[in-house]
Amino acid sequence: MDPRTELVFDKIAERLRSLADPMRLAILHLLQRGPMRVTDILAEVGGSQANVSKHLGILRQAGFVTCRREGVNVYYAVADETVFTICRAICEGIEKAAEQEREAIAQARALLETGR
Amino acid sequence: MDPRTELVFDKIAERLRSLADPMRLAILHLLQRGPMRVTDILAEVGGSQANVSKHLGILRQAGFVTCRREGVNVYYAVADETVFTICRAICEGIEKAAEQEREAIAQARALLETGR
DNA sequence: CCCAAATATTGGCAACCAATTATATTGCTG
DNA sequence: CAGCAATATAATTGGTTGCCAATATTTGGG
Repeated sequence: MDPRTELVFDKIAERLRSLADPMRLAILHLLQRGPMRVTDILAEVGGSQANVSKHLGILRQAGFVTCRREGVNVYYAVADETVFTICRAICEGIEKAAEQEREAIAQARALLETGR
Repeated sequence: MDPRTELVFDKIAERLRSLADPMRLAILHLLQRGPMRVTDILAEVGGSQANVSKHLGILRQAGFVTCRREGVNVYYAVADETVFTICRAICEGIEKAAEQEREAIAQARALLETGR
């Protein structure tokens, strides 16, 4: 495969990995309402301070959020709205998968009924 | 946090993880052209047969692809077009991030020039 | 029925990731 | 500048993931 193409896949995968964590998704969801201090994020998502800070660091390094210091507080904000596009697409996918599963179950049941 | 919301984030994260691998992305990219046999996928993406098979299994389990047997061959096909929406969004994000970085570098350089 | 080709599965190992605990940094206030 | 509150950064550890090698399964052909 073209090595440049391979690099692109590496980058996409890296970005997806930065996103693929429930707590990080929760944080992004929170920040959708507007910038927040770490303390407040912490209060909402729960977990240890160190952990939340680390997740914020990962999101920041990936460029999904930015932060700005105001005195003793640090405010985080969404820097890349495309994450929400991604989440919507994923959710669509989940809904489709659920529907397919429902259909499969219905078929299986029909099969059982027939065989009675 | 609402436990139901938490479950949603778990599901999204799980799905993202299934997607967050260069080889799996390469496979999906290949399959965009149409259904393919495992052997042909193998020839294009490289790597061991076992590895490709495992990645295909992960994609299948996540519902991103389906497979159908035809004699001795198994054809895989994209089952969920939303993955491409996701990839496009991610790519947009990468482009934005790159541009921001370029700007930051330009600013830093300007600062250095000024200080001469 | 046995062989060969296509595909899947398993076991082991190294790399990576996430959570925790402890420690460091930063900025305000008295 | 001492001390506190907010945040970030190690260091450790248990669990997960990816890769490889070997083995098993499935299917068509002789």
